[in-house]
Order: sequence, then C-alpha cells, then structure tokens
Amino acid sequence: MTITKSRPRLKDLSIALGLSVTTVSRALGGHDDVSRATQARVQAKARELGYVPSRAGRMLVSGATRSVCLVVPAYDPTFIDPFLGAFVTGLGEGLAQNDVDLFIATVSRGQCELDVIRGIINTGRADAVVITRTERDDPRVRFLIDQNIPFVSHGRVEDEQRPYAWYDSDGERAFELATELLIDLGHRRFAYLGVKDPLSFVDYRRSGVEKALSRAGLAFPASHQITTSRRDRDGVLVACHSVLDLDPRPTAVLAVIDELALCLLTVAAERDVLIPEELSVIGFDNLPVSAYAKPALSTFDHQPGDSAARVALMLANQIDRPDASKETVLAPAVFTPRGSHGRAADNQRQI
Amino acid sequence: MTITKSRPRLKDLSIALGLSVTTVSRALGGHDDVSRATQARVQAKARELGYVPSRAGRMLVSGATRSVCLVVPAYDPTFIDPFLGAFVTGLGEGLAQNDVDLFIATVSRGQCELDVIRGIINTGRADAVVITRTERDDPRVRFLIDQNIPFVSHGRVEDEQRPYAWYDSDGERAFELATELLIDLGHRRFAYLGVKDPLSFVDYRRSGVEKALSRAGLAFPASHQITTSRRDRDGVLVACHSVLDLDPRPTAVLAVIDELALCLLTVAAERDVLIPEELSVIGFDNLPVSAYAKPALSTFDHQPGDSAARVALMLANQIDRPDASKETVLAPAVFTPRGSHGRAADNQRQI
DNA sequence: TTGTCTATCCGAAACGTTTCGGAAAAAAGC
DNA sequence: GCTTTTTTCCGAAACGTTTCGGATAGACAA
Repeated sequence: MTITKSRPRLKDLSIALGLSVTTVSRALGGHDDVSRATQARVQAKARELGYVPSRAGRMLVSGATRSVCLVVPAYDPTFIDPFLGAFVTGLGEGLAQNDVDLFIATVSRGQCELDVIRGIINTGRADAVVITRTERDDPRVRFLIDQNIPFVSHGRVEDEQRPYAWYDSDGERAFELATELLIDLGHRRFAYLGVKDPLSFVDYRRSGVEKALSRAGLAFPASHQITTSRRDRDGVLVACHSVLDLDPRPTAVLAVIDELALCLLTVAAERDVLIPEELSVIGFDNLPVSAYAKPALSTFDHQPGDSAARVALMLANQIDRPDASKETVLAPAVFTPRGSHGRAADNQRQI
Repeated sequence: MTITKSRPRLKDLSIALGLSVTTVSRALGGHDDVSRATQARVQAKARELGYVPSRAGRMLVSGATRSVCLVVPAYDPTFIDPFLGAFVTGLGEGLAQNDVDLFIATVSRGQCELDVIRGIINTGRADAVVITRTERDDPRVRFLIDQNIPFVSHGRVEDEQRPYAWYDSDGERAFELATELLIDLGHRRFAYLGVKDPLSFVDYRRSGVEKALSRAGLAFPASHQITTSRRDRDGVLVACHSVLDLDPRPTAVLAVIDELALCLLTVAAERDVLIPEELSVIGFDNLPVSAYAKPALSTFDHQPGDSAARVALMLANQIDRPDASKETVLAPAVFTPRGSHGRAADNQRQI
C-alpha cells in the first residue's frame, strides 16, 4: 500500500491504458499513426492522472531545452537597468505562454560576456539568448551571428549589415518629435544632456535632436551637447550646472534619460530657474518617480511590458522556426507630456 | 573527414582514453574506486577536449535539476519591485558560483501563485523556489512548508511558527533607530506615511517607529499614521497633503518607502514647507533617484546585491543539504543620511 | 600452493522520452 | 479467395549520465 508520490510517467500511463509506451507518446503528440479514438482515450487518462512530460527526458532525446537565457552583466551595478525587473517579468510571462522557460545568466566581474554566452550554448542550457543594452558596435551581436546562435537583441546596432532579430524602441524618432514639438512651442536655443556610455540608444536619441534641429535650420553646436558618466554622481551635477551656465541659456533641454532630467530639475530649482517657464525639460524612460517630480517630468515611455512580450514572441519564433527570416521591430516610444515643458517665454523667443 | 561540431560526451572521452564510460564518470566524480593516476589522466583529457557534463543526462538520472526558480507575480505591474532587477542579477550571480541555475516563473493574471509553484515542482523544473515580498500572513509560506518544498523567502512572516529559511532586512530596527535619532535631534511630533498593501515589511517598519516613540513616552496616534495605496497616484498625493495638514504640523516624518518620501518632498516644496528646517523626512529603499532629490533624501539602503548573494547561498544550502536546519538572516539596513533630516527648529522644540 | 583481501576497472541497467522500422490486423482491390 | 494497401499498434534503440554489482588482477597471509 505504497503511495506513489511522484507524478506519473509515460510508462504509468501505458500500463493504466494497456497500451505501449510508444503509442501513448505518439497519441499525446497527436501523430496520425494512432487512431482518433485511442488518442482521445490517452489524452483523457493523461489529464486524469495529471501527466506532464519530463523535461529531462525530452531534452535528452531532442537536444533542445525549450528555454532561453537572458544574459545580464553583473559586474557593474550601474549597468543594472531600472527596467530589468519589468523586462524579466514580461519576458517570463510571454515565454511561458509559448511553453518556453526563461533562465538568467550573469556575467561576473572579470568574466568575458562572450565566454558566458558560449558556455550557455555549449552546455546546452538554452536554445536561444537575449541580450539587452546593445552597444554602438556590439561584439556580442557579431559573435552571436558568427556562431549562428539564435538570439534576440533588445536594442539594435547600426553597423551590423547581416540580418538578425532585434527589438528597439525608436528613441531617434521620439527625440525628433520632441524637438519639433519644442520648436513649435517657440524654442530656439536647445541643449542636449547625454551620457558617455557607448550604448546604442544614446546615439539614436542624440541623433533625433540633431535631425530635427538641422531640418529647422537651428544650430546644435558641440558646446550645447553636454555628456557625463552615469557612474559619477558629481559629474552628473556638474553637467546639469553646465547646461544652465550656457550663455545665452537654452530654453529647452532634451535629456537622454530621466535620471539626468530629474537631476537637472533639482539643480534648476536650486538656482531658481523656473520650469517650465524659463526652461523646458524632456526626458526619456518614464521612471516611476518621474511622475512625482516637481514639476512632473515630460518624458517618453518604453512600455517595458509590451516590449518584453514582443521579444518573448520573437524568441519563441527563433526557437520554433530557426530558419525563418529575422524579425526586426522598431517600436514607437509614447510621449508622456507632463509639466516640465511648455511654450518658450516671449522675450526669449524674439532673441 | 567530418567535423565533430558537438561537444564531447563521456563516451568520446572513454574512447579517447581507452577506458570504460563508467570509469571516466567515476574518475571525474573523484570517487576512490579509480586510481589517482587514472583520475588525473581523465581530468586532463576532459579539460583538453572541453568536456562539460550534459545537464539533461544528469537530471534524468538524479531527478534533480540544480536550478532554483524565482516566482514573480506579473499580474500587477505595481507589484514589480524596483529592486527586482538588482535582486535577479545578484541571485543569478550567487547561484552560478554554486553551479545552480536561476530560472524565472511568472504568475499571470488569473493564475493562482500556489498552482504555479506546485507546477514548477511537479514538473521538476526546479529543486527549490524563492519568493519575495512576503505578506502579513503569507499563504505561500504555509503552502511551501506544508508541501515540504525547499525554499527561501525574501521577507519573513510573523505568524509562522514552523522553521523555514528566510532573509529579511531589519526594517523594524532601522525605523526604530531613525526615530531615536530624530528624537535626539529634538523632534517630538512625528508622523508616519505608510502603504496599505499587506506586505510584511510594512508592518515591521511601522512597528519600529511605534516602539521608539513609546519608549520615549511620545504619542503615536492613529491620526498621525497616514496610509495610502501605491497604485493610486492621487491617493499618494492626498496622503502627503494630509501629513502637512496635521495641526500642529509634525516636524518629522518616516515614510515606509522612498517613493512616498520623495512625493512628500515635492508636495512640501509646493507648499513652501522647508526641508529639513521645518520638516525632517526619512525614507527607506535608497532608490537611485533619491540621491538626486532636493534635498537629497535620507534613507536606508537594502544592499540588494548583498542580500541576493546571501539568499543565493541559502538556496544552494537548501539544495545540497535538504535536511540542514533552516537558516534565518535578519540583515541590518544601512542608514544613508543625506539632506532631508535635521535638528528640530527651536521654537517647535519648546512646544 | 591456496585462499583471502584490496585496488582498480567494467558491463549492464536505469532515468523518461522520442523515433525508426516493422508487424499484425483490417480494409480495399481484383 | 487472394493479394495489396492502409490502419493501428508495438519493440527496440537512442539520447548522456550515474550507480550497482560484479570481475580481474595482484598483494598478502596461511
């Protein structure tokens, strides 16, 4: 009178049904070399006994794991994306719907990210990988294409000619639109607050500003493009002050990330620069706290949930149809206008 | 002249060495029924050929997966912890050092978290699970103990009598200390800004304030404990105003999370309440933006990286020694004094 | 010399699944 | 009624690992 604690196996089903293991397996697989009647009978029994196929067994015979790996660098805490949590959640959610598991690999200090990826694939721990925060000329993308490893990149790299699957939110278009909007509001003197990191989204956003300004015949001198390092807290403050020190002072600033925009807001408050009356500020990210800033920050939203869901779908496609053409998705970032931007003051408009 | 693309198996090693598969396996396992010389020879060859054992093969025979699952609810975006990214990263990092994989399961809207956990264990996808954001009386903890599933809880629940492994940062002690510090700075009128969610850390932090105040013989009436829902942006604003509307106005406020504290800071600025001269504010979380607030927010740091590393270790222990006693860790949160708190104004002190 | 003990190695089975090739039975064609 | 085709099922092998229970050889004791 032993209690069978462990869940049923194919063999248990076959015994219970008086069929062979083969037939049970094929019935559950929906193959047509087993009669409809038997298929139904097997499936009913499987449901009844709560049968779930063993992943290990399947992996062994198929060689595939039905799981993807998100590779996240852990060597630099500032690299930890504020959206990582939301992204991971959305990714897991989307993958689960396609019966794919998500697993996380980290790259420690001193480890080579490429080696980590190679290890994941070689040890057969994942069928595909996701990378985020692509760099200007990202060695990971090159490597993954070279090695013919299925992957989806969150963020695109400009230089890569070969096709690969990527998802990116269109920061270039976003900042182009924001700049146009500000021009329409009468602004003529712009500054851009950027970061030094060689991440590809940084380039795109800056370029959006440049495009809109040049189209409007407005100057965008290097002196008005102030960049700093996120890592360096003092540097961030210095950069914000530099923006306000420009003479004549710009009336509109595009900040590449909310974190910088928020800092600029507080520095401006310290220096009694009125926002948005004297200075319009638009950021990018829509951090949760941005809504609570004073004034609330106008910014762009990534819709991290949607993007993760889309990436999940792309990954499932990569796994299930490895030879399908590589999807590329350029998603619009949605403008979230709040209180930090407005019409240029008239006196400034006439200058 | 075929190129062997796939990595070597135990069998390949055995052929290359002229040994049996068994001996190779046992040699790599370091068993003493194979001579030292052979062990060395096998290990050298394994290194040379780049042998890595197949996880599938191991899983099949051992029944264990050497992976743990982080269960994260995806049904409510506000549930997504701002530290989730850092936590996931640290966890992955720590687990990898113990040769354990981290995999992520999400609970979708309409799914029962308990069912998800059961599924993970039943389908043998993980040997242990991690849960976060424990609730006051958490059904997950009860369930996991009942089912004898190895787990570590990030956050503890007060009511559970049976031993289980948990890690928590000591919010109670933290707010107790913060309150004492403020009392020493001359503050006598306190308010507490809380959230309604039934999360266990909420209770502990509030209780810390209460303890310190009662020890100092100061009142802590319900009217001065203002709670709101994080989900409800307007509600948060209303709560912040309510704190400032208290008459006489408190001189010190403890906010259960930085998000609320930051909101209070902006509301106070709007209403020309000087911080810290007229009002001291201390939060908890040390969000990245908290350093950029005006004034910079005094708060407590979780040290999410350290906590994740510790939890990873605890998990590895649970897997490797399932019968070991359950570790519990109560980690101090480190006070991060900045500009949002200070000495109580003299005139108020005398009231 | 014979038997026992130890050191070292190996064959076979097992874990759970899938697929290949074949076999039996039923249906169809003549 | 006989052959051919189709339908439906099954045995065996394979995936990569580990362990159990031997097996072989040499060392040792009597």
